Amino acid sequence: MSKNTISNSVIRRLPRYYRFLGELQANGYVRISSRELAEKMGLTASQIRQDFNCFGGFGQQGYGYNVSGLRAEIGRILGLDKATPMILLGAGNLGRAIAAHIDFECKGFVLIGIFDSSPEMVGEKIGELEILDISGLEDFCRKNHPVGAILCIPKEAAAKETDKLIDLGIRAFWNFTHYDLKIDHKDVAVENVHLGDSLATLSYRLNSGNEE
Amino acid sequence: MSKNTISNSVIRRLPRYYRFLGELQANGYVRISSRELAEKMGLTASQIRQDFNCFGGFGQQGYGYNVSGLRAEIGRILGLDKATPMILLGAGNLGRAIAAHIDFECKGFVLIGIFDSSPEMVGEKIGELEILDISGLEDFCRKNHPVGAILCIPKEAAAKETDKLIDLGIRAFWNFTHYDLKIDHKDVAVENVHLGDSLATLSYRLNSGNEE
DNA sequence: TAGATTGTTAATCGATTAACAATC
DNA sequence: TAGATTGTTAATCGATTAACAATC
Repeated sequence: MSKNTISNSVIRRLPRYYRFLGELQANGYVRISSRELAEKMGLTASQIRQDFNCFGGFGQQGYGYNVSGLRAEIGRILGLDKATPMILLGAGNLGRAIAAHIDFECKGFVLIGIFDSSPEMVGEKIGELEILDISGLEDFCRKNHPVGAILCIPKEAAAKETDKLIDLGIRAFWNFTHYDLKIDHKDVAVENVHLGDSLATLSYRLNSGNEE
Repeated sequence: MSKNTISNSVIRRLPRYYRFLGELQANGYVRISSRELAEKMGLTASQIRQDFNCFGGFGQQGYGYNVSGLRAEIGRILGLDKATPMILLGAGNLGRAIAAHIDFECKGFVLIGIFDSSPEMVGEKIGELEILDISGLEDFCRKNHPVGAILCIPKEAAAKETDKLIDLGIRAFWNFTHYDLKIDHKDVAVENVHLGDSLATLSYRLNSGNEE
């Protein structure tokens, strides 16, 4: 469908475009040129045009880009026009934070189930959802067909669950475990989020970034 | 100090090396060759050697790298051998999750203060620390000299606080606001964490990654 | 029409990979 | 010493930037 393959660098920039276009739209912008957008985002106009043209021409010569139209296109490319059903494994602080985040700030996803293995949490409510015991995971998946799983559980548990989850139809993992999740199914997507790594790079820049 | 400037790609890989070396060490590895490490990490041996040589030779010809020695070097490069004092702004779920994360999984940092503006939270304890009212921020900073600030507050609050925080000596921001924090002080480091962007790229790969 | 700005091709730059001499 | 593996230079690859013709 898309022209050949899109490079990872481009894919990583798409959500940022989406965000900025959303803000522009909220501020009443109707059109914007690549030059102006570049300035706001700290990119070059060339790069922006190259990026958008990976997916076909969204602009109009002499005019620029229609803000809401372009935003909608990028949303569609990212798959944010769907409501992908997700389950959350692990209802600790991080899990709860992520759950709230999804509800308020992430278009394109619906959290449909929350699981934890600790008995004292089971039955508790997070937003609209009741925390379920992990033992009910299989039944739940067979009935409700979640597509994505958010892993906010310890590494060992994650390693144990992933194969089963794939069998149950999960095709995307959002992994907050601080270990890299390696999955060899070619049609299963994994996004590893390493908060510790992120903080470590900040530490690097804090300590050595300004020595020169 | 460091040889010229280190490219961003290299810096982003350092924490991952650090993590893998930690696991190797835990598994009893004493030495490892670039070839073997490459295999485990899904990189090339060439890249690994290039990366390490940005900082000087840590290996030994014919032998490879000493796991614990190399790990210590990388930790030092990242500044994880220090105990950088941090404050947390915003004690919602995400803030609490991050606070726990730092205590348990992030070497090199100590959380010394937690602030929130909502009166019902003030006084509550998170781990060893009591949540303080945001109005006490200035006094606290003058007394305790935190170096980094973790922003788990709404965008507007973040925009309002950053200048003051810089004046108070903050030199690193770990920003969880879903807006890009732009700071023009050249000696202030910023790491923007965009969970929504991360999820959106997962969505892209889920939806279009496997069409070809 | 004239001006603006895209879409796209060509040039540059930087990062990754390959190769190999140095050396433990 | 012979074998292994680094450190480092050279070659390749990919991504970014520049340029400009197409066109709204």
